[in-house]
Amino acid sequence: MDAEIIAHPTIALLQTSSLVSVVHAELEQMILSGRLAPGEKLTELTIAAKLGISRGPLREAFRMLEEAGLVRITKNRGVFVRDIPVEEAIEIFDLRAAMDELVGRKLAENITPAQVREIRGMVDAMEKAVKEKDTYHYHLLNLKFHDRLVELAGNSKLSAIYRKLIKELSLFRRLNLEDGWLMPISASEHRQIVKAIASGDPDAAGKAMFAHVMDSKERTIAHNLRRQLQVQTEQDPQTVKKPLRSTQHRPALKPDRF
Amino acid sequence: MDAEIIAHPTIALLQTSSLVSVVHAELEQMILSGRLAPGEKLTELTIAAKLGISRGPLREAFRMLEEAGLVRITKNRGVFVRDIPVEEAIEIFDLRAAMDELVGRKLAENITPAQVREIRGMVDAMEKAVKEKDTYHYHLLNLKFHDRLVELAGNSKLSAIYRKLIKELSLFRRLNLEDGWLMPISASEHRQIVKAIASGDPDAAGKAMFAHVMDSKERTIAHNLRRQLQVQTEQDPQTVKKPLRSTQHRPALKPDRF
DNA sequence: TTTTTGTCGATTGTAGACAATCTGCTAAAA
DNA sequence: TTTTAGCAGATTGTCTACAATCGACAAAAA
Repeated sequence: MDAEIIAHPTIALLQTSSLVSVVHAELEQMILSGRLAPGEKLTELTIAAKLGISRGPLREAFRMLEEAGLVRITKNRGVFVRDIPVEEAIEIFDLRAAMDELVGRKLAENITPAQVREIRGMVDAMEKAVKEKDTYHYHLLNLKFHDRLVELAGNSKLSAIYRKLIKELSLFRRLNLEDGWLMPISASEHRQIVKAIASGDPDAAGKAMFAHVMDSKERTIAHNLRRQLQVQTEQDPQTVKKPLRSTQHRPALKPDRF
Repeated sequence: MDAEIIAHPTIALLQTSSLVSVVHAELEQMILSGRLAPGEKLTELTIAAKLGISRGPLREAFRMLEEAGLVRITKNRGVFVRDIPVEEAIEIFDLRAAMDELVGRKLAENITPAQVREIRGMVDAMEKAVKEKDTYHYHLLNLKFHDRLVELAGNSKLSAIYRKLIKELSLFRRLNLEDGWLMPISASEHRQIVKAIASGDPDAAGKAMFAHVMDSKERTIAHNLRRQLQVQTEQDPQTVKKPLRSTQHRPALKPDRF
């Protein structure tokens, strides 16, 4: 007799989630939210004690995070939250632009009226956030908007890669939403994207998506360099807590290829 | 006094490679080469003993392979070499096609004469392999050719993702080179790709790349389904060594989106 | 002073041990 | 005969212990 399987959240959780998976998720959250900052050392014993577990599962979680590009492991030296160099951020933006262009094209061809309504609703919500100067909420909606667009393109592998890139990108100088941003510009671009997609014009939709990401790239990089300079000017030796010698190599800025 | 650092291979190896990294590389090779077949169970104790290590580092390597999509870990049940379902293979091909189209466009715009000579040389080598019916060598050259093209596009993040996809794809029914293949067709397409790139026409190069991957997709999928049927016909219960109940869910084939 | 060498504490790398869980078999019950 | 219950062996999940390595400070030598 086939017993009917009733989904019981607690039991299902116990069956699927090991310490490793829970710790992995927890650390990822802490990293993405910035509670663990780029460059920060993650000492095994300390974190294990804090989470109330042993080092074994923690190390396994570290390996997963390493493979995902969120931490960097150096033999005999430890685990560090990864700090994305500018050049890598640029590459990610360029890649995202290409992916989003593709997404725009596909959506213009295949999107349904219901889906158009859905994403239009998201843009409405974002404009509301702009009016209320709710930066945080806007930030979340923005992530959700782009994520949903990629998802609607219908290639789950693409979605997975896209999400991974977004996560890594969030490690690029955690200042994305640290200060009032250029929400209005971004918001109007979103409106335009939806319009192009709804009109069913692949070229227009692709271009709108591509331009939006590239603009976002320019804004972020410029904003970042500005802050960088600021810090360098302010920074008398005492300002910085620990020397934390920069362990990541940074070659010269490459031209805007790709 | 800054002592000059002399690269000593053995020491450098010891400094950078832990058991985990070595085991990870070793297992990856075994999986990609097919010595560990899709669906195969990887028992910790057995493998640890075979490699002469303890379970700790092995488990860490498993976690890395899981994140890379090469194995599947089920709690309390173990580690299995991943078996890529047809739908996923299709998605990967579609994604690759889009990426390669982009690569083709970029290369047509930016490639140098020396680089053209280089890839033309690779095509020459492939045609030679075709004449000699050297399937294995052709296979390797083919991988190298596409890898190099992506690399020349100049976005290392793109290259990394591309390589990851290729690895995963190799888990799709390990029959890619199990039997004499359609080398000649593939080879002439390569010739055409190089020609389009060298001519500096982005549209043509992009189309050539896209078409090549999509053709490759059709060939692989069709070939696969044919084999699948064959097996189903031949397969009286005794033919299969172990029951190995199919642990991976396979929904119906999705339409050719993307 | 400046450089080098030695030592100590902290942290990571690896191994082994024990507990929890699963799978398959056997025997009892329907 | 079919189903259920219970047990035994195998395997995985987690923890603890020990070995290897690193980083920093202090003492000795230049």
